[in-house]
Amino acid sequence: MSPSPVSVRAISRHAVRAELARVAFNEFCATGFNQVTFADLAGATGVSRSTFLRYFTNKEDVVLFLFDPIGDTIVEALASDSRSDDDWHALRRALNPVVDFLIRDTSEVLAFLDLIYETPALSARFREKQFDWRPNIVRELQRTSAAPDAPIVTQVRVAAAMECFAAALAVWRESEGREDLSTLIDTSFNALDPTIAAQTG
Amino acid sequence: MSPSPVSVRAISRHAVRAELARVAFNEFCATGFNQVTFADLAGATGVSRSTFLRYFTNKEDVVLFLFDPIGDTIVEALASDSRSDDDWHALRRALNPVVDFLIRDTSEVLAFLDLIYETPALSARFREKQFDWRPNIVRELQRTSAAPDAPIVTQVRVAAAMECFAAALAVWRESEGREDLSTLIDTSFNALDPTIAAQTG
DNA sequence: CGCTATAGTGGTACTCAGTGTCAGGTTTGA
DNA sequence: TCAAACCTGACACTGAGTACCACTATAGCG
Repeated sequence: MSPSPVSVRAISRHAVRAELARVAFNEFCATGFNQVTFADLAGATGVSRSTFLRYFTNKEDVVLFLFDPIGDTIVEALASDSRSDDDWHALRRALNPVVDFLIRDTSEVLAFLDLIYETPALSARFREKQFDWRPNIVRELQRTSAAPDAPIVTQVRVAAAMECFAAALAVWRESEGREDLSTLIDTSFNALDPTIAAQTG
Repeated sequence: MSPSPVSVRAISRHAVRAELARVAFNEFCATGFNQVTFADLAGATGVSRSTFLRYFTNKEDVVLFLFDPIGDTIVEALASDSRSDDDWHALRRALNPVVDFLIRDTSEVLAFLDLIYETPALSARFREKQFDWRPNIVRELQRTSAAPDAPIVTQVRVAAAMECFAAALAVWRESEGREDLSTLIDTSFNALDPTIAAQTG
């Protein structure tokens, strides 16, 4: 029989990954991301450098892999959307589960964002990650649309929506979580919204 | 007296940089970006590895520094804009000099874009570069605006505009320069345009 | 024209991320 | 119980990027 979807080894691997990342995160916060080497992390976690490197594709991934599920979350939200209106509002709705995910443990997420935003290498990879979400989102939007637009049109809308999310997240982090993330996303979406912006333009 | 704005050494440095980049570009195209090391480049250019590294901050910069002027070009275009209408149209106009810059030597630019788009490391840094343009553009837009919006609003608009540019550039490159870059930028801007999109929404 | 401060150059040594491999041990599933 | 698949630590290696050194070239001034 083929291996079960969630094998024992997969669970183990996931748990080890989480623990390694947890310890590493503390090291990064204490000493600075760039100052901590894989050798340091191996020492701090009690695992060999080889093994540590097998669990993460690169140093940034040790911090950022936590945000991996977001891309799929957005796609799934779009897949289960009624699509009664346009792309832009569908994209806005698709971010709701992401907001839920982020504010579930606000202080932890903020700690991660602090480290990310004050470390250029991490910020860059974080943007890369968000960029990598786009093609799947575009595909889902085109797939579920009654009358799909030209690829470039959908691509631009998705890119803009992700930038709205990123901008809102940055402001949310600056406010140390005091401002409402959902409201900030609304604000940024409205800055580009066809109907609303037309009133002021 | 302080050194003149364009010293002899600065000119020399600029020329050497250009020549090193030219030779390096051929190597990259022939062998692949990742396969060419700084040692290879030193050998190909007849300069030591140390010296080569002094001219570029990293390997990607050897290819991408050509696109550095674009950010300033946009800012300057905004500075000399009459600003008779909204941010979005001002941003669109500010890309016109960039288009002129890119189509001045279409085949060369396309060759660069080919290398960039087929090399993930280069694509990533290219996006970083475009990201780095944003703050200056935001500042200029806020500075020249009669009634500046909240920072996040301007930031989102600039981000969206840059993504429109990036999307258009990607399609233009795929078409091998056959499609009109200006028209592609119009198309992508219109995908988010307040007044036009409202008609179809 | 020669002097001097400054900048460019090549060489060498170094750190560290990331890859690859290998032998030995452990776990899984039949 | 057993074989295949997997995990681990150890080691060696490549190559980017940094730092430092002594040496040379040159721009600009007196």
